[in-house]
Amino acid sequence: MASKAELTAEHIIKSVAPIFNKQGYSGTSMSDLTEATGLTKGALYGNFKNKEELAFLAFKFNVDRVVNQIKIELSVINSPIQQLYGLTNFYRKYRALTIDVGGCPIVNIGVDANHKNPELLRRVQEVIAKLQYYITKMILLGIENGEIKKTVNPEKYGRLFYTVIEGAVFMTTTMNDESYLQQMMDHLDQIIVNELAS
Amino acid sequence: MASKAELTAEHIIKSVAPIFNKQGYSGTSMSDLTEATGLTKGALYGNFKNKEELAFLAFKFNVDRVVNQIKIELSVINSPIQQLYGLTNFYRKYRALTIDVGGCPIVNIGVDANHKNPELLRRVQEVIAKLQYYITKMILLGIENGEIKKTVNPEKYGRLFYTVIEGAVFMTTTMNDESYLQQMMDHLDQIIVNELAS
DNA sequence: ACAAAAATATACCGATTGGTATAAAAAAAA
DNA sequence: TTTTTTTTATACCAATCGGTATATTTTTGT
Repeated sequence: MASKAELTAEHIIKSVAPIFNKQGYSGTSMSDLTEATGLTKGALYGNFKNKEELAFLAFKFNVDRVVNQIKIELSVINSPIQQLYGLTNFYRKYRALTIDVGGCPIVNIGVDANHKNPELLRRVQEVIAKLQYYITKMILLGIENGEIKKTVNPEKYGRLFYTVIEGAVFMTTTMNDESYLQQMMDHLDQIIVNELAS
Repeated sequence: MASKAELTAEHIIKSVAPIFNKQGYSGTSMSDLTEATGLTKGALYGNFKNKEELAFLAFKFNVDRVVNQIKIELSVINSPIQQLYGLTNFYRKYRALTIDVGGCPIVNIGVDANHKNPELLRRVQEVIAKLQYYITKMILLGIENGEIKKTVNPEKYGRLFYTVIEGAVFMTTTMNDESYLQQMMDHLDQIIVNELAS
């Protein structure tokens, strides 16, 4: 069974993750974290090296949560082109999924880490690259099984899709208006129909 | 002529603007600002109420700089549809225009102010609404003078354009890769050709 | 050039920052 | 159950935080 220490470490990261996501690294103090966890600094520093490690693991936690949910929802879909629709459907619900934890970790930490934390920024870049490639691969598989036109450039549309998604996420969060996400996912669905589907 | 005080106030805001834009509100200390301006805290607090006012005016300065440049470039174009192309051309050069001052103030402060500074967030929302309406109006004028199809929904495409732009700005900045902006502006040009132009 | 006013520098304030040493408490091993 | 180890709480550290009172300097109006 999991040791007591492992459980507290999990508890800490879970409690701390939304704080870093909302307030950023500089905007989060160790006292914010002791308050959120109900523990003292002794416990925090006993389980983790420093504030930076906590922020790093908090980002990982927030991202894993979102990415796992994508994978769960898409894993039950066989057809690549239907997976693309599954992706837009996922992001239609993205605000509901992330609002409690302070919004999209990729947008939040991408902006927060830029100019301040190169290591964390690199991690954000890796996550983005992976997600973009995930979309690219769907398109590639769709071409291979004949659902998507051979003339389609998978890399180009992978970038297009992910960029539109991030724009919609930013706009919905910043404007506090769900409809950006809804409308832009409709737009991506249209692209699937008009430009991708064979 | 401008008084000494007015010149110093300008100097302060100009020096301080990139710092807030890069590091955010919490990530910026008054010592960062004295260092950037070459002045002391006495001078800063003699000219401005507090750190918050400085951040607010810094955002305004950064936004005005960008928005004025858009207006300058588009003011020499008469045709609405050509203005749309002018807009995509403007954003093709957006990274070069903003990299020295720490990137796009709308994306940076939009994320930074969310969950932390409601007043500043409201100001960001106002700027976004204004820019989006600016695009919407171009499309509207294009419909009126026959350049754009009557069936086009100006509001819908105004939102689409601005959302795609913000997504491209975020991706280019976060991935440190110009090509996102270039490719997405190509995509918008295609939309103008295929969906807007009559 | 001089006096009045405005602007800037210096020195300081209490509060909070991230982090640590150590003692107390709790869990694990015996 | 006792001992050992691990984990958490307390108390503290120097440094820095945003902000202010006041002295000094600089600008402005005469």
